[in-house]
Parts: sequence; structure tokens; C-alpha cells
Amino acid sequence: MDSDPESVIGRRGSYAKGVARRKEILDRAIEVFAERGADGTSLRRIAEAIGVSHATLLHYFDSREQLLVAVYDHAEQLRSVTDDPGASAVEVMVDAATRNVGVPGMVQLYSTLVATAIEEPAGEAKDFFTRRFDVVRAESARRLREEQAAGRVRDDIDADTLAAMLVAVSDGLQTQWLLDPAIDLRETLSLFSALLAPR
Amino acid sequence: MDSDPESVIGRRGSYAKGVARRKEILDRAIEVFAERGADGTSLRRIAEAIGVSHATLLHYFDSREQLLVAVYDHAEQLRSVTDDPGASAVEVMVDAATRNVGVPGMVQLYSTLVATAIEEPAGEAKDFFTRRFDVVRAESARRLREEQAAGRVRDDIDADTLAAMLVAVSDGLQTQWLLDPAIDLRETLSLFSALLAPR
DNA sequence: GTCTATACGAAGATAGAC
DNA sequence: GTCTATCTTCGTATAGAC
Repeated sequence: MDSDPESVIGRRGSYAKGVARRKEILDRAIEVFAERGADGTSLRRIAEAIGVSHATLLHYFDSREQLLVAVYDHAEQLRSVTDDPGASAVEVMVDAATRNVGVPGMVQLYSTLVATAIEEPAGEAKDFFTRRFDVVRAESARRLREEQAAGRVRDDIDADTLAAMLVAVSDGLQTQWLLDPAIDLRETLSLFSALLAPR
Repeated sequence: MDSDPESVIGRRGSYAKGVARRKEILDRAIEVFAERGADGTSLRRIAEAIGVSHATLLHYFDSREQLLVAVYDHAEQLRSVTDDPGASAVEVMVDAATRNVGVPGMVQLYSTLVATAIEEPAGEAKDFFTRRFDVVRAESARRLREEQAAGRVRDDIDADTLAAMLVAVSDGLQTQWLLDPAIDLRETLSLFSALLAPR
């Protein structure tokens, strides 16, 4: 029972060598996206930056879209080590947003992939982000429910609804911040907790 | 003084014929986007659907991006005739969202363009949406300020901040709704007004 | 001014050689 | 497993017909 569930994205070479190479590619690709944004990152340019041909990338990932999703997924897993179960739902969002502020390229990638997911009726991105929103909302709702029980969050509105709002505010504010850095992402998101205070 | 400011996007033929043709193209393009989404809409496919060559489109618009922005802009102007100055900020957002629910293709286009705006350091989309977010936030803040003065909205948080949150919630929820239609867009957005109620 | 035909380079993807 | 073609489609640019 050692089926390392690291990533469900881009199943391919299940052999040791392939797995390692795959990880190498992802690590290097993350750096590429962190440097330049999601723009100008064609398969060929990514391959060039890594030092292989673009066909090689397609040997490990079925498509550019799948590679991009895998990159985002891998980058996210590297960061979310901070799993403080006691943190409030808003705090978790603020922390995530704070980390994102340092790496605009990843927020760009996120935004690009969400747009892709929305455009295509079926595809890697759609599956991934539908599931991801489910997970993030559920996790957020769980925290909110605890806070409601503890009397720290108003309980006149369903926790699931509040969770959807919180995730929406977080995503929406990051978009606005990327277009206009004058927006105080951290501060505004923090203030959202005031809206959640019990009445 | 008849300088019809209809659209600042894609300046070209200022002659009668050109203006009319331009409008024809936009009207037809809107239908195309309403039918299929923003996906599969290359310049050539759009041109084909309209019945012209793709070179013709570039005669009226400098680039594909400019055309897309113009399409979104034009479609939006056709709808926002409902300018009830007395409506609450949340009501305006709920109305807009309600209209959007009927035309997923336009929400897809919006999402695609915002992603483009975020990716590119400079470009048509970036200029347009930066300005647009400014306008929407300002208009929303104006309404919220009035509501605060009338005692219908809590005034312990700055109206500009609340406006940024409201716009973020609206955008974020539409994204979630497109990925999972089980999300009750109207209802959830409406409930946001409960968070804004005075304490 | 309006529009078409055509050409160019870059892109994602596939096939097959090594 | 990795490469070099190669195919198709894309955005864009230009030349010129009407």
C-alpha cells in the first residue's frame, strides 16, 4: 500500500526513473513560471529552459494543459505544508494570499488555468479545479462550522454558503490586486472576518 | 457634438459604412460567443461564422485580443440599460449575475479576457479591465456610501473596501458556478447583503 | 475604404528513427 | 526515453483588387 498519491495529474511512467525525471521537470518548470508569468510559456520555451525538446515534455505529459495543471498542483503541494488545524478559515486564506503575493507568476498560472477550465466542456483543467474548489470549500466550511460552534462566527448563515463566499472573495481580490497592486490584498481579506463576526 | 463615444475600443473606419459594418461584426460575434463559448473561437472561425475572411476582421480590429475586448464591451453595453440609481450595490450585482446566468458564453469570455489581462504586462485587455474594475468599484462604493448614510449598511468598514469585496464575491462566485452549477449564484450573492447589515 | 488572397512564423501535437 | 521531422492551426502582416 505505497501508492504515493502525490499527484493524480498526468499519469505516465510509473517506474522509478520516470517518476524522478517527472519531478525534475516539474521543479524546473515551477521556477520558469515563477520568473516569467504564465505568458510566453509555450511548450517549446519551457522545454528550452529545462534543456530538453518539447517532444520530451509531451512524453511525460499528454498535453500542455496537463503539464500546466501538474505544475500548479506540484507547486501548491510544496507550500501547503502549513496545515495548522486550529487556524480560522479567514486566516488560512490570508496566509495563502500572502504567499501568493510573493509569486505573481503562480497567481497568473492559477487564473489562466481557471479560465481554461471554464472554457472547455471537458478537460484536465476542468476536472482538477472542480475537484479543487470542492476540497477548498469543504475545508473552509469545516473550519467555519467550528468557529460557529465556538461563537466566533455568526451562525445565521450556513457555513457552506459562507465558505463559498470566502473562497470567492479570496480569488476575486487576488485578481483585482494583480490588475491594480494598490489594492491591499491582505488587509481587505482580513477585514472580511469582521463581516463574519457574530451579531 | 455628436462624437458617439460608443466604444473606445478598436478605433478604425470613422465613415458611415465602416461604423455600421463594425457594429454588424460585433453583433454577430456576440451571437457566436453566446452559442459556443470563448473556446474554439479563433479569428478564422469567428470570421467564418460571420461570413467574411479573417483578414477582414483585422481590418476593423488591430488584433484578436482587441476584437474580443470589443465584443465583451459591446455586449455589456447592450445589457446595462438598467441603470436604476436607487438600487442597492448588492442588487446591482445580483441583477448582473442573473443576466449572466443566461449567457454562460459571455462569462467565459469575461474570464478568458481577465486572465489575458493578468498575463500580459501591457495590452488591450489589461487597460480595459483595469479601468473597468475601477469604474465598477467606484460605482459600487458610491451606492454603498449612500446606504451607509441611510443606515442600511454597516459603516465601521470603509465603503471602498466593501466595494472591492462585493466585486470580488460576485466574480468569484460566477467562476465557482461555471465549474459547479449546483452553486446557487443568485441566492449566495443575495445573502452577502446580510453580511453588510448594520450591527 | 473595404475586402480578399496569400505568406510567414510560432504554436500544440504526432510519427517514427535512434 | 529522447530526439528530429512533420502536420495542422493559429495570429499577424502585406499586397493588391474593387
